[in-house]
Amino acid sequence: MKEQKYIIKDVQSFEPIHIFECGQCFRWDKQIDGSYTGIFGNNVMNVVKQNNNVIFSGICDGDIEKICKEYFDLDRNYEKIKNELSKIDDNVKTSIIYGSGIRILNQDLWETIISFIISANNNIPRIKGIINRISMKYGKEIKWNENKYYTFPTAEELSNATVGDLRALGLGFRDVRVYETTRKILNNEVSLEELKNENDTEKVREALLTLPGVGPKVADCILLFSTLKRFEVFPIDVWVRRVMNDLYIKNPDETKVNKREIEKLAKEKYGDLAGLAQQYLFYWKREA
DNA sequence: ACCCAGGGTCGTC
DNA sequence: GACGACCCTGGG
Repeated sequence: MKEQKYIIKDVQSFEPIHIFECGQCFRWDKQIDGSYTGIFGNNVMNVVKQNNNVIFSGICDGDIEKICKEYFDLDRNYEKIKNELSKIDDNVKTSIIYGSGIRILNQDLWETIISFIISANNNIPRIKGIINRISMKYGKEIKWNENKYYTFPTAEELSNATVGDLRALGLGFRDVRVYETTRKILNNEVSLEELKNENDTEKVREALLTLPGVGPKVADCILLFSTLKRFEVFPIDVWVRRVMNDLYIKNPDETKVNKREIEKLAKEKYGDLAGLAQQYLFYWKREA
């Protein structure tokens, strides 16, 4: 654990604001100077883009270059992906210009599961607050630049929390879900290691759906935003339903739009890049 | 003050 | 399949 720095020059498809504000992660905060500081694994890191260079600096558990390449998905050609998606139609093209610097992070599977269980029927400021409080109470402290940061607790660490403890941290009705899912994973009723090695996406989804608090939407977010990295899934939430209805379906009452219809449409139009398309559309619709 | 929505899921009908 | 309930918070 030592302070390190890594710089990418002439970077393409990398905008910190797009990456950290597109709804895939909850532990990155904008600093006064416009940079972002976040915690992932046992790393505390600051990311800033200056001109066309990205500067990563922080306390890392290993080699910072290797850690960044993995976490920020740096070896993937997003230019190529964006070119392909832009051909689909003008809507997608516009959304891609808007969120041109989005990258899908390789987030820890366990942390992603718990984070998106907490996201259910919740808003982003509150989700971030809950995850911060959980980490402060059950994670490990890391000091950097006079500040204290807290890692997201492991399943073992989080198993110290009772349902009442979780309720006190503000989880609301999600307390039992987090409590029971933690135990199911600790007992290996659902083996995260097996999920990581399973090639069949449907099998992984089915296993995730057995976890309390994980329904179709949360399962798809876990598949897309964690190291499981399934770009073909298409998480449908209120925002995505809204944008898909506005762009294609045009039902006067968006709440009446059939989820199956959206799934079919997404698959037809976006194919195995549906998850990426979802992120550009989500960011575009939510910010604009 | 009051109401509503927020990256849904679960139990019940 | 379709409802309604669910804990809590910020914004209108």
